Amino acid sequence: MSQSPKSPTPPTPATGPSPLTPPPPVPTSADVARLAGVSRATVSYVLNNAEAVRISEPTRLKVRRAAEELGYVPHAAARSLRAGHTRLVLLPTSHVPVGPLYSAFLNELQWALRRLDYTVVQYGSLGLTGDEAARAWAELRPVAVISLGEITLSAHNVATLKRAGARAVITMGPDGVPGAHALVMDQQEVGARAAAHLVERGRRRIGVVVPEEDGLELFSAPRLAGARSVAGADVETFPMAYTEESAAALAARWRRLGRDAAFAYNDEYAMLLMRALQDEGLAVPADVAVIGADDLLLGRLLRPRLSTVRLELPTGDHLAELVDRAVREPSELTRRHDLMTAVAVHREST
Amino acid sequence: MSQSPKSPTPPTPATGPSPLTPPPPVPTSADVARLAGVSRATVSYVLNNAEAVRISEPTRLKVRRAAEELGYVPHAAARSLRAGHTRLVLLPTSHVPVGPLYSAFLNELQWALRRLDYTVVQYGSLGLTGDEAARAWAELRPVAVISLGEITLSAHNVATLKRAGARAVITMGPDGVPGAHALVMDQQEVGARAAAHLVERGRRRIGVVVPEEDGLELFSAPRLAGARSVAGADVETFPMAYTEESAAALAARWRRLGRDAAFAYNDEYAMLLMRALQDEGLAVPADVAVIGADDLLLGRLLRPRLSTVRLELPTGDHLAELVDRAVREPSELTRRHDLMTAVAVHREST
DNA sequence: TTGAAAGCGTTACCAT
DNA sequence: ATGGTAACGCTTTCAA
Repeated sequence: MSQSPKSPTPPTPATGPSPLTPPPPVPTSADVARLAGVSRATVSYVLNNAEAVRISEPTRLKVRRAAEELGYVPHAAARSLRAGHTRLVLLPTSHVPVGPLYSAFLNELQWALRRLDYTVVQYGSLGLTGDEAARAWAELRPVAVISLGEITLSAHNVATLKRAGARAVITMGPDGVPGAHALVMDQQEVGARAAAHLVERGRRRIGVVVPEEDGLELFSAPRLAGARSVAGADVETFPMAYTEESAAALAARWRRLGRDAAFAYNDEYAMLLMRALQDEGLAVPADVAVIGADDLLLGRLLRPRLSTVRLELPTGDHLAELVDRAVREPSELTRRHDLMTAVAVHREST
Repeated sequence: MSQSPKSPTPPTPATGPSPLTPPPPVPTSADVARLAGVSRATVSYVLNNAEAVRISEPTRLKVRRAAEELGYVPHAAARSLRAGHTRLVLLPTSHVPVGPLYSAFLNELQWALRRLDYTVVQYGSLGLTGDEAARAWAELRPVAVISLGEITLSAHNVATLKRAGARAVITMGPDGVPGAHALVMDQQEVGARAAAHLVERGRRRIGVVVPEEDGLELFSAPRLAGARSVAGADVETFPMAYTEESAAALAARWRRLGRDAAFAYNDEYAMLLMRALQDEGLAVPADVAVIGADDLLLGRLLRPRLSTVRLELPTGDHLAELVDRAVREPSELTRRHDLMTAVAVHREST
């Protein structure tokens, strides 16, 4: 411990909190062992409640007390390095304002997975390409990846993840990715239900309102495609930003567009548009029917009450169980699973 | 390169895919080294673009090609174990439907941190106690924790995290936690602005609408306290759930409550209540003034347009920079930082 | 310019 | 019943 006179950061023992950030040592299981007067193995046994070996009660107590005193917390990285695998479930998110349904669903899912003893981690992946994202995720060696559609995964990306040890890669969306467990939460269904509802009520010339905002295409595109797929529906698309101005601009030219109905990406856009149309002097639903999607509570506050398409998401527990099964028996879940249904809710705006 | 488009065919013996889930080996840097005919050290140098050492271009190419072919992705845990520290920033979330502002803010923050070369991970912590959460987070050895208030951290919890190597623990909320870097995003300010706005406009008997839902107390309680703190405000609280029924029930007894103004937890609750009051035959703002918070776009769609309190959140870049500074120089940022301001926005409902 | 070896914190096997 | 030891994958001196 001799101190060099030239060293700019002298390892001086006597100085208190040095200005030059002396990184305080993190207690390890070896420290606990030393303090408790036992071996590291014993510490491990005690702290992990190992059944295979019998440790005397006094020893257990000593170890526990030492760990407590040191504030010892095991090092997850070291543990999983040794174990050769993790219990990490990666949940890529892009934080698109995707609504309370989705939030509630994510919550449920996290809880359910945690109950199954997985560590759930959300990885913000906004703006990453599939390749970048797959690499970044793979570095963490997750046992499962649940990609809810914010990122489009290629077959190659899925392969990367699997090679990195992921036992289950679950994608949502209409198209199953080769190698992944496709979990069909088909947004097309939403558009199809909306358009069908409108057609049933005698509206055929449907204007589909598509968000101008980035990051929503993955939801809006299939919804649009679904609307297009409905027989008898004459669909035209209109981009609109999530602002009053954009809505007003679209409403101002609505009469000239010759559309007798509007299907907006979701209820928020629908509300915005409906208000703008009304301010423009058009009667809803007489002049133009308006339907949204997601069944937001706030949509019922406008007059007329907003018709919508409600999504029946799978329960978090259901999906969690599916994930767990896929992890334990990867070959099992290669087929597609349909989990989402959509149903049009008629209120007053259609 | 006459390679089949199929799998790279690992040097497995003759056994095909066994039914008993043989975990396929994850390629390591040793595998890359072997394939490239170099040492593991060289692989590390090449793949990390080590400046200190000069590797010949042909060698670099060989290594890169081998890594590519094997689909090698470094093992983050092993790397940080060796390094003795991580670049992991933990962002506990509870997924309360906290609004688009917040989502946008989180997005910004993630981006900014990623630009600073941190790995940002959200850890769903809904329903965990402070102790459980702190332990779980500490296991991941994050270099920083940004707790946005969903979990109340005790001084002991902060100590746990710091002992586990966290160089910065940032909490938001009015009360700084000892040992943490307090980042004051004081929700009290919101309530104070709302109440002051109402008092200014001659309303003193303010009914504060508090959500019945769990998990929102951490936001609603300080907002209420802020309203109480305003001189001249006579505050009474009314719990309300986020349903039309609950709003209608509250509205039905509103006349008897003798309140000439309502301040709702946020714009969503305010919209719900305002509609219910109107349906009950009360005039807004003549009979009762209504103000919300968060300045949601949808609040402008009702008539009268909803007055609100707008939050000026710090930019993600700003907070990210603060975190980075705290990480690099932990002693620096022990003082409180005020980052949030609130301002009442008068529209038509007050 | 490249290779050999040590060591990060854990746990599982094998001795005692 | 407990302790020594090897190994997980990676980076980084040090030596050739």
